[in-house]
Amino acid sequence: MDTREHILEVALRVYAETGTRGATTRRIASEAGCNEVTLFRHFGTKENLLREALHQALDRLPPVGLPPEPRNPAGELLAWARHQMAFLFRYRALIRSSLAEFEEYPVMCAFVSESTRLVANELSAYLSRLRDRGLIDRVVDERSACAMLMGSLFSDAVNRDVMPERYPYSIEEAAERYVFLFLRAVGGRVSPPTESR
Amino acid sequence: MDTREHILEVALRVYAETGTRGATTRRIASEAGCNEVTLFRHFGTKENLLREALHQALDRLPPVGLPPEPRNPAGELLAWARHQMAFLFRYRALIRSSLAEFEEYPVMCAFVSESTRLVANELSAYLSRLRDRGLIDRVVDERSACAMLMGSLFSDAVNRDVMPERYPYSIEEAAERYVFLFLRAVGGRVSPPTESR
DNA sequence: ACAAAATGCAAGTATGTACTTGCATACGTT
DNA sequence: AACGTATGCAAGTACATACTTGCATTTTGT
Repeated sequence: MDTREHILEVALRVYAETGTRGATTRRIASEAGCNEVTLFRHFGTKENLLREALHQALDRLPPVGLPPEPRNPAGELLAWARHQMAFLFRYRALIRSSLAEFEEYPVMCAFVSESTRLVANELSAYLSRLRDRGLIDRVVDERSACAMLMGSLFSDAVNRDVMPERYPYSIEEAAERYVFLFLRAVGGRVSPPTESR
Repeated sequence: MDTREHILEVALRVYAETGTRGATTRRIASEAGCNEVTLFRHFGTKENLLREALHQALDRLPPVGLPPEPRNPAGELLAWARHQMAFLFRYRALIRSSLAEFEEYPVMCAFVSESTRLVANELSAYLSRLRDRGLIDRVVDERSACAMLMGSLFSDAVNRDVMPERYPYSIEEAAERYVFLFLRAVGGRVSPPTESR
């Protein structure tokens, strides 16, 4: 019975590598070590198979993890950023493939846009709490601040393997540095990143 | 003679919309209003045609425009960011398609990685100048600061049409806000963005 | 041990793709 | 008026793709 699960896993990986057009039923079957016919018996059409694979991935998103009551903004944001960075980096190929198909198969972007929406909403809410408690400055618009932090992580995760020379630090270190800069930007109190380890 | 130019333009657009696999010779010819055979007579192979189209786009990159001698960091960075943002947004579909093909056709990323490298180097050098003149703090690492500002612009330009509700401000305004936050992060002196217009 | 369900295998259909060939037609140059 | 060059058009080749069908084989549940 776990043929089905296995096929979904492989389909997701192949889709991440090659996109909808490149993820041929032949290739998915071959990499899953099963017969091409099995795919159609399980999922009917290729489109359906890919949709289910993405849907499953969406259902298994890890929780975000920003606390409802902020106690240690720097520490909490750092933990969040590390977690988020690891997630983005793990799914970087899938993210790239999905985004590229925005014009042709906008539904394939659901994975990216849905997960981003969830994360962005939670971060925004957390920033509001920080602001309400006077832990960050009021001058800054929390929407663009949120976009900036998430954009830094996103851009790093997506571009890192394409142009590695631009990112001579690890993804953990990257999360630290972006959070450090972010906290300075929003006026949060923070110690330099070397002390935070 | 400008059939050739016209084909290159169309090919670049179709490639941006659909990627290498989706950019079929039939479709390019049809959208260019010429016969499919003409493509092959001009460029030999489809691969060659797409390569030339990307190469031509690379050759026509606009100059960056950060001054060698900084006089007004906030203003100069803002002008730069607006320009950069417009460029990224204009080519967002091409960027998405190129990046998605990193695993399969890494050479197609040349457009993105080359142009990014150029811009990043120039911005890095400018930040060094600012630091040398004491216009920004020394605590911050200029590499990650550069990555953060460019990442904010990149992420906005690439994700804006995919999830428009996250970006309820124009791209010009976006550039302002990111630069405003960036200057606060690196410790540059700056007035709030509403006054900069 | 037996039946039902899941899988493999071989072959086939209809369509799409990159690319080629041969010939006819238009165009600008001299 | 003659000629080379660029293009269109029709047809064809060789292969890949999504998907189907019929039958043999394995796996699984009871």
